[in-house]
Amino acid sequence: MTVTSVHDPSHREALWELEDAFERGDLVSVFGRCTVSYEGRAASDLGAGDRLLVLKPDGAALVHTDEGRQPVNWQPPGSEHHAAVREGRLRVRSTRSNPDETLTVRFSDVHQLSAMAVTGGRDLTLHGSEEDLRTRILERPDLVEPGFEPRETERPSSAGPMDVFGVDAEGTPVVVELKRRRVGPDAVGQLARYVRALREELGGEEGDGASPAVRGVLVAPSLTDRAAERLAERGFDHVALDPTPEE
Amino acid sequence: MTVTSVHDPSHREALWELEDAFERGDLVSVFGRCTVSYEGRAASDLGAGDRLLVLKPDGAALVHTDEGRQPVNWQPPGSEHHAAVREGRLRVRSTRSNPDETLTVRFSDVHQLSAMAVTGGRDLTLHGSEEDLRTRILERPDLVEPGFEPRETERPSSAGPMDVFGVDAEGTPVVVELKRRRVGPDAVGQLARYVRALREELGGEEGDGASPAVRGVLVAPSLTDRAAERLAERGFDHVALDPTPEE
DNA sequence: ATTTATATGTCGACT
DNA sequence: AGTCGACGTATAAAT
Repeated sequence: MTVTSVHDPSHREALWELEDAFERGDLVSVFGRCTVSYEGRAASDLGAGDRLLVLKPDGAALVHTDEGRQPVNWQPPGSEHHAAVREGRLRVRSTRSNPDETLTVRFSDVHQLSAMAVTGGRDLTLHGSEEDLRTRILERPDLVEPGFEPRETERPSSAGPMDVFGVDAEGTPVVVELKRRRVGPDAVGQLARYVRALREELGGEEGDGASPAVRGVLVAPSLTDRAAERLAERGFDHVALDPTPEE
Repeated sequence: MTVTSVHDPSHREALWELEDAFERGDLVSVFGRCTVSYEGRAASDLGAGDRLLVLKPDGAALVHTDEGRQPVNWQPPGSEHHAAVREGRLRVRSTRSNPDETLTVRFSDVHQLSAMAVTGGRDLTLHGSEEDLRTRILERPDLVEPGFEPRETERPSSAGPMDVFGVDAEGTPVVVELKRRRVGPDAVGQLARYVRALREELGGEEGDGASPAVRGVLVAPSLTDRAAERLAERGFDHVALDPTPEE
């Protein structure tokens, strides 16, 4: 049997089950009425209500209400779970250091507690990421523009590694910045840093008006208005491209 | 009774419980062995393994493994849950539009299914946020510097609303950007945009070297090295301040 | 609906 | 341990 489960346990029964589950390294879920308090990077308090508490063997803790993708309170992996009965009620506390943080869940009622031994199956394969966009461009450089030749990926510079470095049909160096989705002005700033770094590296004195020709190309499905303005100011180009080919 | 719970149900029993739970608007958790596939903004596939599926009445769906704060797959609130038995196995599908996204969880075994009617208790009070930092500064402007006078919060500009606008002891306009924690270079860029916008608004032509005096102050607990460099380049100041007073 | 800034963001990679 | 950039980021506020 890989799952243990108790319905409407006493607080002491719940404590035993929890301690056993921690011992076994189980993934735990607790339904019940509780208050939650957190103190660490910030601090918060949550009044009594029905919630779902999830405790993972890697130390992660999640408190979920009936709404939202995000837990209302949580503790990151690497924390330590402790269960106790205080003043007749089940108290679950998850703590970590660096930074010091404590999450405390106090149950007035435990409705359901389940624990499952979890095995394997963490092999997620994700498609449509920035990685895919790069692959696509390396396979078909003409998608950037006719005559474009990629020379290097993750090319180092004083401003950090640039996504793709290459030359255009005229032999002019081109810095390509990849974004998997619609981008704002920050992406233009990032591209500008790489271009500036490369111009300096290639020998131009900054601001002498004769800096070496280096082009900047932003590859992204689309731009916000402000991003388009900034791109134009800098004299960079935009190539509309998705990480995955259209169906 | 607010909680229903079944242990090792048949796929058909699980289906009935799920449909009832959707009908009642319950918060649902399902332990079991399953495969997961997602298609939408990106696409992913996850092989067979033991996982926890959480289904919320607001449409959110979460697939959790034994590791990590984040679900390995999910669907945002506003999605629609559907359960069915296909080829003798429980299939839960969560779909939404704009963008079109589908999450499909196929169970080979359902170990435990629980559903709880959830009531209220969503009144989280959070402390230590940027909001707190602003409050703190408005109450004690001298924390920024002696003689500083806040004039406006969320003051509009062409670059968006600035956190705090005021004047220093000399009467020079000051733009204050607030960050609740250690900041990188992006925050300096944000502050620079506000300062530039304000200089233009106050009548200086950009780049004429005689733009009106406007100071920029970044209030944050600390800075990264690169952020400090950029701050110095721009001639802005840093004030070390936490959102909450030290104990 | 789109854009913008925040988040106890989380997470991975690299120094 | 600290820094940096990506994320199917999520989320809320404003336009």
